Amino acid sequence: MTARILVADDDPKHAQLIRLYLEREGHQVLTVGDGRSALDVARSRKPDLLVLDVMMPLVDGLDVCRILRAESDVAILLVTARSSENDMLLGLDIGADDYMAKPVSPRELTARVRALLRRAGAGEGGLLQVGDLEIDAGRFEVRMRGEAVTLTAKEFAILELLAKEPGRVYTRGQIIDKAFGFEHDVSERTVDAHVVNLRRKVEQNPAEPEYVQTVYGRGYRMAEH
Amino acid sequence: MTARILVADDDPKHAQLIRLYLEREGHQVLTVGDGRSALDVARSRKPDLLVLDVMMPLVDGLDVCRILRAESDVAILLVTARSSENDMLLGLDIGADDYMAKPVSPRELTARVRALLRRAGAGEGGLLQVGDLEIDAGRFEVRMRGEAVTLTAKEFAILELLAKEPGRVYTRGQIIDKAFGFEHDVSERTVDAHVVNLRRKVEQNPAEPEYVQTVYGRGYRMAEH
DNA sequence: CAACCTGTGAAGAACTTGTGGCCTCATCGC
DNA sequence: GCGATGAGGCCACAAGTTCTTCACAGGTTG
Repeated sequence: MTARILVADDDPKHAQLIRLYLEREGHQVLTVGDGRSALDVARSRKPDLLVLDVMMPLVDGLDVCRILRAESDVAILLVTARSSENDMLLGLDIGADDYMAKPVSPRELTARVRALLRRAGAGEGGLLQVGDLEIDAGRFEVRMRGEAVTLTAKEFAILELLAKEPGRVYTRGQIIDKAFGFEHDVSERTVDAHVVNLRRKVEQNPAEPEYVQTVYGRGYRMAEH
Repeated sequence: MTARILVADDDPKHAQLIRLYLEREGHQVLTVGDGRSALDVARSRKPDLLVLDVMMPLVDGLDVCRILRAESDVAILLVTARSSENDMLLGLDIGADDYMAKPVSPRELTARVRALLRRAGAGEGGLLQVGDLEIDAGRFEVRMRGEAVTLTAKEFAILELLAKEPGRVYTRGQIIDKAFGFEHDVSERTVDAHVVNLRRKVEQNPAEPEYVQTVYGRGYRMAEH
C-alpha cells in the first residue's frame, strides 16, 4: 500500500532521513520545516498521513495536530525529542494516532507507518471488482475475465483510482493529482496517452470502451457494471 | 464542481496563467487588472470565488478583500509576492479564506481552489430529483427512469439550473447568464437549440415535454412533479 | 545497452456549440 | 372564428473544442 505522507520537521537533516526511510517503502513524501507550512500543505494536498515533529517554529506539532484533528481524520504520527511520558499522553489526548520518541529508527518508523495506514485504509480492502474486471490493489494485479493483465505503474494507478468509485468523473487534473501523486506536474495529454494504453490492455474493443470511459469535456470515469 | 471565478492581478501574464490553470479544471474565469475593477465585477457578476493579488493599482487586494467581506460571503484566495508571515496573518485576519505565496504552482492553486469551493459549496449537495428525472450535480450524471442519459456541458447546465427550482420560469437571457456563465455573448436562439437537443434526450415525447417546458413569450421552466 | 516506461507534440477524428432559415403554432385584434 | 404577427421548434452547416492516436525523445531499470 503506497501512501502520500507529509513530514514536518524543522531539522532538515532529520526530515530528509525520514523521507528516505519512507520513500524506500514506496510512499510519496513531501516535507515542510515549520508548523504553519504543515497546516497549509496538509490542507491543500490532503496527505494520507502526517509525521509531525512536536517542536517546530511558528506553530508547534501539538497545535498542528489539534487544529487538523478538528477538520479532518488524517492519520497523525507524532515525533518528539522529549521522551517524557507527559508529552506522549498529551499527544494521544489531542488526537494523534501514534507516538514515537527520537531518535527514530527506520524499522520502528516504517512499522508504525504501516500499522497506521492499515488502520486508516481498512475500508479500502484489497480487491476491487467492476464487471469482469478484478483489481488486486495489494498485489498490483489486474485480471480481465480471469486472465491476468500486465499494467505499468501509471496505468495501474489510473485504473485503481477510477475503479474505487465507478461512475464518478475525474478531470485530467484530478487524475494527475490523485493517481500520479502530488509533486507531479505533467501535461494533461499525458493522461490521454496512458488511457489509450490502458484501454488497449483492458478493453475488448478500445474504440468503444466498456470500462474506462471518456466524458467529453470533463474527463474520464469507470463505467458502472 | 464547476465554479465562476474572478481573477484580479495587475500582471496580465500572471493572470492568464492562472486563468489557464483554472479553466483546465472546468471553471469559468473572468480576469481584471486592478482593484477597482475587481470590486465592480465582483459586485455585478457575483462569482463563486475570487483570486486576489495583494499588490494592485487603484485599490490593493487587502482592501478589496476587506470591502467585499463586509458585503458578501464570496470565497477569497489571496496571492502575494511577499511571502511574509505578517501579510498572511493580516490577510486571514481581514477575512480571506486562504492564502498563497507567489510563484503560484498549478497543483497548489487548483488544490486550494477545490478545497475552498468544497467548503463554500457544502450546501450544494449532490442529487436533484424531479419526477423520474435524477440529476447528480457532483458527478455530472443524469438518469431518466434509472437509465443514464449523456448530456453535453451546456445541456447539463440548463437542465441543472431549471431543476434547482421547478416551476420557476427563466428567460433565455437568464439562462445564458446563469447556466452558460459570464463572458458569454450568444444569441437567445442558441438556448432554443440546446433545449431541443435536451428534450430529445430527456423527454419521452419531445413534442409534449413533461420536464423542460416552454412558457410562451417568457422562457423555459422545469415542470413540477 | 536493451527493453520498457513516461511524457510530449501534432494530425486528424469526433463532438459540441452557435447561427440562420424555414416552418409551425400560440396569441391577439378584429 | 380567422388571419396577422411573431415566438418557438427544428434542421443543417460552419466554426471551434476536445479527444484519440501515433511517433518519438528522454529516462530508468536490469
